[in-house]
Amino acid sequence: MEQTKNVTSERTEPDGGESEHHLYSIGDLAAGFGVSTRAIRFYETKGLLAPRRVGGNRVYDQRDRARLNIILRGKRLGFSLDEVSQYLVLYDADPDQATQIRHLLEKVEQTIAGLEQKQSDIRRTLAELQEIRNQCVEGLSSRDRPHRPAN
Amino acid sequence: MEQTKNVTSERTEPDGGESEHHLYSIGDLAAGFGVSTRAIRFYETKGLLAPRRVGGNRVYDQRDRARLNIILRGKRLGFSLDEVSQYLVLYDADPDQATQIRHLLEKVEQTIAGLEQKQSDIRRTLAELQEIRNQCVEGLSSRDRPHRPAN
DNA sequence: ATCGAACTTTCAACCAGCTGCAACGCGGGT
DNA sequence: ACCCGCGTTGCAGCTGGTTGAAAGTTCGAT
Repeated sequence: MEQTKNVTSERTEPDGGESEHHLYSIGDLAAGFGVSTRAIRFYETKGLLAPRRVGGNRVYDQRDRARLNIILRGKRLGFSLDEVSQYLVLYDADPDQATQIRHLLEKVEQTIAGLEQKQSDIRRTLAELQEIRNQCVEGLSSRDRPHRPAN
Repeated sequence: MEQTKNVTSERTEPDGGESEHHLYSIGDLAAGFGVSTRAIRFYETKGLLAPRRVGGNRVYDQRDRARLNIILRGKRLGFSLDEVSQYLVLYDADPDQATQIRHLLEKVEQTIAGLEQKQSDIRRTLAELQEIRNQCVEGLSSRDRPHRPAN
């Protein structure tokens, strides 16, 4: 195992800036994030990840890790892989030299608005659930003290 | 059209308590919520809705409306129909005479915890997006004023 | 009576998101 | 030399969530 050990061979990329740091095999990543290697490869076929290859094998760096993190978070929030993909584009865009910063800004604003909608959905739902919880607690205490409901 | 007009025939249910109020045909509901009638029927086959029938036709009351609302909200939050179904059970449970209030309470707590996780995911994501937005704004203003980045 | 609109049902097809399998390569240990 | 474990690919198949189409009913208007 650990066939990606000495893969840090520093080839090309004379001063990538992030040449050192950590590198991961697909197995490492899968284990670390609790997803299947199949799933990770699947995300790659969908263009959400693009790890470098070392002799055919995928090798993931910090940036890839971060992206996978975002992918999984997006999924938890119920976004489709397509949506997550859009998201990653925003994430990657360089606001210094983006050709259409305004366009990017607009997209970002939209995404923020969508999330705020979700936030509000969640707040509403939490309120309902807390109400139910209160009634449960009420129900429990009135079982302990069957007559005379309160004080 | 409007074949469910005089459907309010008040049959059976001598004092349902909500006999008046509004009733809706499947078309009304679909239009009102912006979903297809097909989808609504589908949710019914999955046991998420159970409208009464008047001569074969589905007739939806306020409670059905409320349930559909919850279904759609759940979907926006990325829950599966199965999960939403569980949710509706919680919602309907009568905490006064529930046989296992504690069990219900436990489920509610779990659901709350899951939502709080989601809330935290959203907060994190919003923070990232706001950061990107700031950089966009920065990028725009430095285009206006190319040299001397800031006062 | 006939038409159209809106409803009904059932069954088949479709897309997304995986998942499993088959078949293979590579390197290391015994 | 062999197997093991990890990696690769492609393709088939699964579940979940819809959607479409076919074929029929019922109602109100013409």
